[in-house]
Amino acid sequence: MRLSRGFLPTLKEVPAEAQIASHRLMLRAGLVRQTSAGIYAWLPVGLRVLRNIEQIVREEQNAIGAQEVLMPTVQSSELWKRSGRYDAYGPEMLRIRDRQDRELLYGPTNEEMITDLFGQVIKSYRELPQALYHVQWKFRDELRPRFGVMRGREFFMKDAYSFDASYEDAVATYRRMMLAYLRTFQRLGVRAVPMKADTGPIGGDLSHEFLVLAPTGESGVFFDAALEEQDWLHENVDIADHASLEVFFNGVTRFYAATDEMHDETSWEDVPADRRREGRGIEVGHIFYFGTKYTESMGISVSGPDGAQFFPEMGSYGIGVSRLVGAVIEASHDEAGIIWPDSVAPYRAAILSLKPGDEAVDALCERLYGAAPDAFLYDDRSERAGVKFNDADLMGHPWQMIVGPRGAKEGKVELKRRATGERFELTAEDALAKVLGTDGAGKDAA
RNA sequence: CGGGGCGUGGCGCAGCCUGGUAGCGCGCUUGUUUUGGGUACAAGAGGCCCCCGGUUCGAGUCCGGGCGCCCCGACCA
Repeated sequence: MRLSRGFLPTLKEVPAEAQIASHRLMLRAGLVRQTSAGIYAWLPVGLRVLRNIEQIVREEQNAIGAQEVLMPTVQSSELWKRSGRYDAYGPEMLRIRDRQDRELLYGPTNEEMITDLFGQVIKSYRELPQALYHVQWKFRDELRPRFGVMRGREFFMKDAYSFDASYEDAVATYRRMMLAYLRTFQRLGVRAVPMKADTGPIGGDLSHEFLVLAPTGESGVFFDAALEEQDWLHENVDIADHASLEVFFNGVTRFYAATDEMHDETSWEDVPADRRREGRGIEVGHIFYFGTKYTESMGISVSGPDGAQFFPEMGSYGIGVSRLVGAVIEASHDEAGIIWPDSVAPYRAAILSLKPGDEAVDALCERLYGAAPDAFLYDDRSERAGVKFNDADLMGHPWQMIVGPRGAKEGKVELKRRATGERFELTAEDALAKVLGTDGAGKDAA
């Protein structure tokens, strides 16, 4: 993208409503604009980040055999009356009436819908297990939206739902999902620690939430350092084998990890002092097993090997995709702006033309830009160098390719790594190879 | 939902108490200048002062009602 043509409103001054770093930076870097309380329009750069995160989430869901569907945002109240949640859900649910006065709602979650869909299609234990997910907009009418996209009313979320024939199978599914989550967050360049969670009103007894470590997190967290040191991408787990999954799962859960609500001082004392990590975290994912709660309440059963009907065991698994955009920024920024992990960055690099109009500079910039126009944001504006440096730091591109008149004469580019501030003086070819060579997977994990 | 605050050019704000025909900084436009970390000068454009009603000769300012947004708390992917 040529910046001179981009719909990319960077701000020098911070809008008054933004309180925390990620919100401020998202507005300043031109990622989003608020349209109502807790409702945001995603501008081109913000959308690229959102899509990058979504894609990594999708790949890891697919990798454990979950199948993608896309369910609607608007749902009929009928489904929710069947499960009994229409009355139970409360004012968080946005209720709508259509012109025929039918009761509709903007979905806050999709357990009912997926269970109904499942029931329409799956009739026999032979067709189990099934794991379905979608990535879709949701709406919860929060009393008090805040923190930008981190606590919006409308949000983009991956939610997966699993159906198994037995408790044992459901547990295996749960463990597979935990592995997928650990890998997903690692690829996103953030550290997310799984913590035992309260199963709450939904019930069930297997539940973990994943918290990204960031000083502005809403919950206090206590965990064993071992949990932030593992390389889940290279952890050897056979996801088809229950025993292998169990080894993996025990390997994760044997370490202490709890949010302040679940914190237990006595167990905490058992963690060696030098391995105790205390901080704050932002919840970005939640997995739980809840058994037959919905299959039973909605009357969805399948036939078993003995010919008798039974209720499949379910779990559900969410990742807050839009929230993650904010969470990644919370976990990765400095005074100057965002520091995108390679894997989610909207552009791999900014090309900073320090002297548009200079023949050598223009030629070199065009050559770089032409090599991968979709990967680069080419700052071709006739602005001062300082403006461009500041905007590039603010937007947080992993690399800056700085082209000035001095270097351009010799075909040299100055490469700056945003995260570390390292600078390299390279030929155009070497610079391109270095910048385009970083595919990001896991490389930025802190 | 309880408590607090705010709505004035695109953004950040002053003006309101003590009514008299709207101002500052940034941004934007044009020209000159500058050219490796938000350049300087000059000339411009841009405002239903959130909305409705009331008081008044006169309302951004006072009064009533509404809407919107933010902050603290309770609640949450």
